[in-house]
Amino acid sequence: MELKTLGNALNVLECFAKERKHLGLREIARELGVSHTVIHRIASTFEGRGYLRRAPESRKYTLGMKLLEHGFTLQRRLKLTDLIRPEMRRLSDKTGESVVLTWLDGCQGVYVAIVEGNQQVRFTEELGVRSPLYAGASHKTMLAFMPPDTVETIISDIPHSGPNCVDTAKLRAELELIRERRWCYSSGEQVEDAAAFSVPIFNHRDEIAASLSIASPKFRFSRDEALNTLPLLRGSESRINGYFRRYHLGGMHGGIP
Amino acid sequence: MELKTLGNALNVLECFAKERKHLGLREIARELGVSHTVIHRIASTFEGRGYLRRAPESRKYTLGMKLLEHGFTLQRRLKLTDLIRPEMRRLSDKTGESVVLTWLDGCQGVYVAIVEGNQQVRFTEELGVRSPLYAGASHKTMLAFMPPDTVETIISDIPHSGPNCVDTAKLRAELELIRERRWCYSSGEQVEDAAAFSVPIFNHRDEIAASLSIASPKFRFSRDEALNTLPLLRGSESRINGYFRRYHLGGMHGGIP
DNA sequence: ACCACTGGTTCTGTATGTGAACCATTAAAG
DNA sequence: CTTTAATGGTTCACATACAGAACCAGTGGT
Repeated sequence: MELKTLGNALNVLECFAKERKHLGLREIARELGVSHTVIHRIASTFEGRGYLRRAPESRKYTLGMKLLEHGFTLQRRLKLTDLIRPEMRRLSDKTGESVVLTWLDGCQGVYVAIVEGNQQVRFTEELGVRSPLYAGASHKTMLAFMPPDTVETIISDIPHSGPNCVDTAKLRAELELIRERRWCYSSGEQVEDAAAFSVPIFNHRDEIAASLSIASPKFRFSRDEALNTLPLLRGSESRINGYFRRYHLGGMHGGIP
Repeated sequence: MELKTLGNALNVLECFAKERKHLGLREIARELGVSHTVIHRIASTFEGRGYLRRAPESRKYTLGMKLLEHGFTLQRRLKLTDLIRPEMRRLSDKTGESVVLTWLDGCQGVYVAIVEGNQQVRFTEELGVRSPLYAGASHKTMLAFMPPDTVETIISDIPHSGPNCVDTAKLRAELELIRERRWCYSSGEQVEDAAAFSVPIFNHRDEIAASLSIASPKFRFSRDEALNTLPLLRGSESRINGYFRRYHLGGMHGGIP
């Protein structure tokens, strides 16, 4: 981090990223361990620019509209709204299940678009959520196609014990299979009751850029049921891949932070 | 503006809000009239935090995923994804036209959600766009229900001549009509070839908070055709109004900046 | 080889942001 | 009703952390 002031400011912004809607000045200050005066100046600068706003009565701060604006320009730039989401909707309509696009960012996966299925019970997930690459079909699909040395670095960072413990030998074998088949099925891995079926999306330089998944409650999405959707999924995959190539989307895994 | 550094940083961020995707260090510096060193520090801080990223080859900067994340948390908080957008989709499916939700922010209107109709030729608009309140059905509908003195301030700020010139007497009369009928129809006002039909949305304190509109190419959306959709529109209006009341959404016009 | 760019770094003076102590409100607690 | 402990907001002297000129290194074009 280079600029302390800006760093502080971004910390303030990220305080609101969790589930708490409204935060008081001193509340933030306590959390970040700095003087409340600092927060006051940051908050009022943000407020003046529309990045934060105050709740009318409680006088507490909350996220401002300006951030929506930035989010939208980014979505537009990623061709989410006009090309990719419509294609995802078509796939969802044909399969009846939720369709998810997961983007590779650094060495994490981010859910950037979800089109929910029409069934009463369906898979749903919060957009913008980031998680490591070694669990879940959508994430492993991307991991499998990353450069070998990057994969090694990521695998070596996996905790060897505890709740998130992963058998690395098994994982390596699985990644090999994914590379062969160009798809990955997983059940109850990221989300206990869900199953997902994913294919990789590449950018114009043939680097892994994202993954496209069908996600469903696992009771109606066995491995065989998933495989039945493969032709439909491949169709959407190739069209979305086309968009990635044409508009030079994706390709940002780069270095390990 | 209180903090100079943060102000500069936000200026940098907003350089990318326009249509230019990639910007070089000195390019930004020239535009903002500051030393390129300043931009360098800001940009690398942003990059380290995921707010900006570099294009792999050109080494230029572009918006980073972190902004998507903030945008999504905001959308979630505004109940856009889970409640409002589905309701808009139902209305769009029934009418075949595009449906727009415009949010009141300060003394401007912001398009925060659009569900496009299924017709070949249909109204479309960029999300996140801000514009003043005195033109277009969606915006005038909100203006009409703002506190009288605020309305006066806004009207007195309208340019009296030039391309955006507005007849204020006529506008005042129109606002009175909107208050009576609780709807507004306009044709070719904001967008030359489009017509829109809007109703107001209020928050839990009965302050104006947003407007819900049906928007269409004007050749198939005369005033009479618009009025035919009123019952459907009213239905969605009351449900969305319910969400605003229940979740305490909206209500931020507050003072004139 | 040159020039005109680019992004990145270093360094010093001072502008700028910091934080203790301050006030004005509010709301709950005695 | 007073007391207490919160809150957001303000002031001001001090030193830190930022600004900007001059610098380097790399690149692409002529």
